[in-house]
Amino acid sequence: MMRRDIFQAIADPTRRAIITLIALQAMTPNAIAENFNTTRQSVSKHLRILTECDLLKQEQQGREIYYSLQLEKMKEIDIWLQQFRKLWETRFHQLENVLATIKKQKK
Amino acid sequence: MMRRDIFQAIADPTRRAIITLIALQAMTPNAIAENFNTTRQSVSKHLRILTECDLLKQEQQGREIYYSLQLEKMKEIDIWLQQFRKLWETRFHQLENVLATIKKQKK
DNA sequence: TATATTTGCAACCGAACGGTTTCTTAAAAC
DNA sequence: GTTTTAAGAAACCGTTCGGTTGCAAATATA
Repeated sequence: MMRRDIFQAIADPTRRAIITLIALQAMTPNAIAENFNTTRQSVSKHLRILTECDLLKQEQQGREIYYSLQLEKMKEIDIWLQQFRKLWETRFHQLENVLATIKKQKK
Repeated sequence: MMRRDIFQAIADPTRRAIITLIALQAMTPNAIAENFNTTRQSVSKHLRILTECDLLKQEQQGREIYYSLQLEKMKEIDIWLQQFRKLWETRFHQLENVLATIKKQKK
């Protein structure tokens, strides 16, 4: 079994598009595949990869399978970004201070 | 020339580690490589990939080259996440409302 | 029951990836 | 001026990736 990682999963543009597509409502593989210029089997592979790293959840309904996004898992990316968000906010406030100082000096 | 993409760039764990490592201060390839169990040349390749998609900036100083993180570029990931952040905040507020309703009924 | 539909799996293919080794260039130190 | 150091480039290797084709299983429809 392949080692799956959320960052590796979102590296592919088709997979990112799938994530966005099903973010609002669950969809079947066939319905999803209709949105892309590729084969159903290729989309099926992407769905497998996304499911393997818990980004997608399957729900069987007769012979159809509905795939939906596991929003919770998306937060993992957000958590990783947190460290940098702190930095760019700090930098933003430093800029604010510089601007405030300049304004004061002009008075 | 290879097509470079920020999402593909952060897919590799070593590259993510490099990003975190130089987030606070610029570093030379040799200094960066000391932190990993791999060759200097391999790190050099990662630096090239990260630089190609504008995540890193080079600054020559004599025969040394300092690499630093382009925080602005990291925001692109944040922007993509925005659409999902909206969704999970909405879901959180819905849960809040449910809890509030339950609390009211208990009175 | 026979046929059609939905889906996943296996095998294969060319391209890209991550790594190592070797070599070159350029600056610094002696 | 010779040697050491910093760094990137090129060639190569095994593995993984994304895609296609063909097939099998299970459910729905006639």
